[in-house]
Amino acid sequence: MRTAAIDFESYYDGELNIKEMGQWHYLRDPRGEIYMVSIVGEGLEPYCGPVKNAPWDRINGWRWVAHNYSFDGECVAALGDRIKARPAEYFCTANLAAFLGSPRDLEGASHHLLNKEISKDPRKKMKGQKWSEVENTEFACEMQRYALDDSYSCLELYDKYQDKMPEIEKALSRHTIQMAWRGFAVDRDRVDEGIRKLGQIKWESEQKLPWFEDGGVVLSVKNFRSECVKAGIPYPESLSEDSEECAAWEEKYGNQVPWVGAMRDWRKSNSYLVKMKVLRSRIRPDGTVAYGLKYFGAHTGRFSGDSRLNVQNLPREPHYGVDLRSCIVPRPGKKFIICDLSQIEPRVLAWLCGNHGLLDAVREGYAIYEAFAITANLWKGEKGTLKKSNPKLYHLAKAMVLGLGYGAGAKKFSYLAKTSYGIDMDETEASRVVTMYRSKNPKVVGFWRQLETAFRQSKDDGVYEIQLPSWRTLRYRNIRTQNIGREKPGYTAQVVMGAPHINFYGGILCNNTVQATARDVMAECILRLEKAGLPLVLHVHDEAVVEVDADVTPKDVEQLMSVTPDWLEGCPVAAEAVEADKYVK
DNA sequence: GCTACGAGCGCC
DNA sequence: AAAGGGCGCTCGTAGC
Repeated sequence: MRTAAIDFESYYDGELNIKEMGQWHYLRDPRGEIYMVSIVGEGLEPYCGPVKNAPWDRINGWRWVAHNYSFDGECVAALGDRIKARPAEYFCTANLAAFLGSPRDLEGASHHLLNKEISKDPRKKMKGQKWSEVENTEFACEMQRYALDDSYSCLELYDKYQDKMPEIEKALSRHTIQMAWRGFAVDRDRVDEGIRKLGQIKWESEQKLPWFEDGGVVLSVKNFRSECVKAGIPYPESLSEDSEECAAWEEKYGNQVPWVGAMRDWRKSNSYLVKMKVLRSRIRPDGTVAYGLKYFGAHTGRFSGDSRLNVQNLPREPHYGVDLRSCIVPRPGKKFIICDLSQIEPRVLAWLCGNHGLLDAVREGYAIYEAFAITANLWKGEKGTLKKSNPKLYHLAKAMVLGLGYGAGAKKFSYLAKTSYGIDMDETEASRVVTMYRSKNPKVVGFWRQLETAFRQSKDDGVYEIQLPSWRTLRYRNIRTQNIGREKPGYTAQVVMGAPHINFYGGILCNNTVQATARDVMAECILRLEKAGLPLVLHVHDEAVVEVDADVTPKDVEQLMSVTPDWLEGCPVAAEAVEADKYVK
């Protein structure tokens, strides 16, 4: 199959742009225009000019490649009949770049992967300018050269590196683009109701802040502090929810001056409100919303949210009487089945460390936290009874399994135990628990040490690679000892080419390995579900939401997800599904 | 006016 | 020697 690189250029300004409007609405706004397309390909006369004169007939049925195909593919869709050609398949070189550990953007990818400098200046200069304003000028020629150059770089990335991307990753890249285009249906009434309620909370919070009346900025720490000084009371350093100092301050002064609570309510209600407004503004005529999702957004390979509507961090619980998740609903005649991989990370950690005892107990039917309690000699009992018989121990075991596997110390653990698992524990107590965990899990500790030792051997700007059990490798580049953000030097590396250095040690390397492996388990699940004809509307790390006909059951989905990959032989993989007429936690 | 960064907080 | 990790978004502020 022959390959062409395509790159559309479109008008944008401060209001009319993708980030504000989302791709779909941006490309269909009557104020906008797609004024140029550049196309290059082997044996093809390079083209750069208006869409209507492009050699579409020549590249019909070819493979079309673009840097951020989600955008260029949506251009093709938005232009509809005006392009009388379609690709046989498509490929995104931005996703390829991310997979390779390069920056995603074309400038960074060209620099690191092609050793070629390109400039985005011409495009920036086009901000706020219509093509008709610059046509027939010197700058227009520059812009054309720029657009053509982008297509050349894109094609070069494809030619040089596409074979470095395994088929499964290519499929995931395409799937991510497709799924986000498809989007989900939205319950508009619920959105409107939510916007009304949240607006009310926001307004009420404002009324509680004396500096708001004078036109002061609500969340300004400066304003807050000077108001405290005026009132003759001290102020806490941090206003955060989990600051003990702040909690104590609120206990003492909160009734007298309800400012901290009001600021917090304002911040939260406003952020949910913005989210809801974005959601509403992105509803398409058919009642569905497309969203952005970055394939390989994290260096571990996890997907990440994008363009103001991040579907991966919607609040689990209703706040202020508003449930954001429930605004996402199945299309008419369909239902959702929401399925989670059961404790995938701790299971993968146990597998990687060779903790067979723990995995055997899980396979026998113990919950992993029970299994941990058994193997640590903390408990003996029947399957599934720990939570009821000793809830305190159950929660502690859970906190230990989820909190201590990656090297957390006493301070962090006491914080995690309190904020995530409702266990009140001082640092001395936490320190004992940490020591106990490490002594009873020599394999985990050994795994940290092994990774750290190998990592450190690559210092002096070397590269350290962790071969995952799957088809992937984690790469840490330019390993050095230096101090960033601390007094003493630590071992640092880059996880994205040219990006800032990050501190690494055994616990983090272990975490990265586990997270990446769990991602690959999920990756196979995603493609397996689609292959079985169950389309996903979204996925969040270890959770998939499929939109299906009435005859599909949660058990069907569980079965498709509960598959141990060949390369993870011996690790029990399980899943739990529920069906719903809306997105629920 | 734009960009960068920290605080704070949402998720897994 | 000791160190949980991975993200994105909003707002406010500082610096260019």
